[in-house]
Amino acid sequence: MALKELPVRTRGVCCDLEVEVDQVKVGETVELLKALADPTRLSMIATLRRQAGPVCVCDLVAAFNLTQPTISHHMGVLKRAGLVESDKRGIWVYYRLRENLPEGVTRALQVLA
Amino acid sequence: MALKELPVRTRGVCCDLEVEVDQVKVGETVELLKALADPTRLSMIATLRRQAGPVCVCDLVAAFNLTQPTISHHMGVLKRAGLVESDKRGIWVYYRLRENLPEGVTRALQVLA
DNA sequence: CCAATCCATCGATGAATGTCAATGGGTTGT
DNA sequence: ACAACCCATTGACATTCATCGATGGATTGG
Repeated sequence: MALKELPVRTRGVCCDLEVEVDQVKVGETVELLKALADPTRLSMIATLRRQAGPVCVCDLVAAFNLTQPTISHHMGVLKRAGLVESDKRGIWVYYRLRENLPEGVTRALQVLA
Repeated sequence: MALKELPVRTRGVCCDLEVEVDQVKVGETVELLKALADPTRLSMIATLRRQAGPVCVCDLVAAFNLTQPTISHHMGVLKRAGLVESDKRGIWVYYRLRENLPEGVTRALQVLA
């Protein structure tokens, strides 16, 4: 039984557990996770990954059932998180997945097939 | 120049981009990401990983500068996301990291050292 | 048995966020 | 030049969420 391995404690006494975690890295990682932790944005990332090429904003607006400002908002979030890059070509703006993404990101995207 | 590779478009015409992404998997992944996308919870997970053993709730309350209900809330979120398990021993509840976590999760945790 | 300890749940509150309509700047075919 | 098109930004609104205080159940030392 795993229960036997649990330590015996004294009431009112907590062991001095220390949180030895780099809060700067935690903050950076959380920003990345928050950018991905939205159904629309995760689908966008998965779509960009699948396309393997630049995708126009107007196409995203057509593909997702959302208004153009909302799409722009989401792409802005992904861009600020360093997940995508964009190029402007005339009146069109093309987004693409950034290369050399953190391994945890690409690993998570593989799950989405 | 990468710009030359951008496709030429016609105004008012969007290519029919399809979002061929499994929305069920997207939902599941988003739930996992949302559970991790919080500084406190991510630090908790990193702490549990570092401890490599069961950690009592009262210790977490002492370590993090948060009230006991807030700690309980966060652990509940992590538990519902399938990231941690808990055992009750007398009046104490011990949490531990679940084994066989998704590879993307462990990979992301390695970054936190 | 009783009081103290540990923990989860509930209700409330302030902050963050996803969404849309409206607006404006930039670009280009006509 | 002008109108049409594409896109980002702004403001507003509803929802979600992190946090806390209060409460109650469960357990156990005295």
